[in-house]
Amino acid sequence: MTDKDDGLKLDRQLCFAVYSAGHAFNRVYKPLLDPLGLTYPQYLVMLVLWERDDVPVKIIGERLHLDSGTLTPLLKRLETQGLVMRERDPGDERQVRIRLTPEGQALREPARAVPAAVGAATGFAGEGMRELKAQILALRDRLIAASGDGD
Amino acid sequence: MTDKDDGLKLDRQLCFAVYSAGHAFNRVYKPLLDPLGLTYPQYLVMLVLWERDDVPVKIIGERLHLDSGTLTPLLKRLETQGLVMRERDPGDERQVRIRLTPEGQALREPARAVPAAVGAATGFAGEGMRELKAQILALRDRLIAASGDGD
DNA sequence: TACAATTAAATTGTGCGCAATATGAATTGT
DNA sequence: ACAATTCATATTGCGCACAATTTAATTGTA
Repeated sequence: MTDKDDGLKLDRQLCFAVYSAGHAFNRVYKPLLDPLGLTYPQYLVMLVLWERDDVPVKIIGERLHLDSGTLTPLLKRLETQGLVMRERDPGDERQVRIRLTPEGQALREPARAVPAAVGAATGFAGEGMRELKAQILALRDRLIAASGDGD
Repeated sequence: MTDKDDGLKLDRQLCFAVYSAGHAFNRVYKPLLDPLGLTYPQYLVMLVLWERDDVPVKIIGERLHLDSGTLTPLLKRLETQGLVMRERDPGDERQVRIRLTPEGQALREPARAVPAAVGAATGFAGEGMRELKAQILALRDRLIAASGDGD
């Protein structure tokens, strides 16, 4: 049992496929997002806010599976750039509500070109892509369920 | 064209599926790798070394799609932990060759249990998983080709 | 009302991940 | 032979990502 098939081969790992695909996505996004002044995680936060504005940090974290340790500094950077405002909710002072500034709203227009450009890079097979996405999300949810069980 | 279908919906993004699946994998791996004293990227490096020992940093970087800015400090940490040795290649002083210590080789045994544990968490459908992995790798390679073209 | 438990953010510390740059060694061209 | 180029690695700086802890506000309950 020296090796060969103990499952420790890199090429066998589904996780590595996902891991390296994530990096590859980042490289495709970078030149598209740089002109907008956004990193990829910042872009995801903006997607959430463009769908629904004026939400607490908690909600953003739930949508993106990120915690306050990641979001607090990220949102402060977006605030520094003038894209969002951070204000305590008067009705519940524990919450910080995130709202788009006019600049943040306006950024949506140039951002519209991004998904098509990425789609072109993925060689989007339209229907096949939807199916692949669904399978990856199903995988993710099984992983979350499995790690959640351990708690 | 207020919104709805300009492609900026989070749920439409294949990239987000991959991004969040990557995080979910990390959460599953963490409790499995913690007892081994490895992070997930360190585990990937060890997978490479368990397949072929005594390789230059460059080769590890090519297999994992990582550069020296990531690998140099990571490998120093593995060296500090006594798992690898880093030595300049006498034949080509530019290269640093990475070799497993006896401890690094020995770590392979307890690591054998990891893939099966992760497989259980993914609800591995065996053949279906292989197919999904292949699709994700194909996607990744298209993305790499697309971002490489821009250079 | 008091007071424990819960909740939302923020903070601290560690480890990636990558761009940009630096350093020194090997290779190439003339 | 030697200058120019290329190459492998290291360094610096910034931005995630997350565990662990802290702070402050709210809720639940006796």
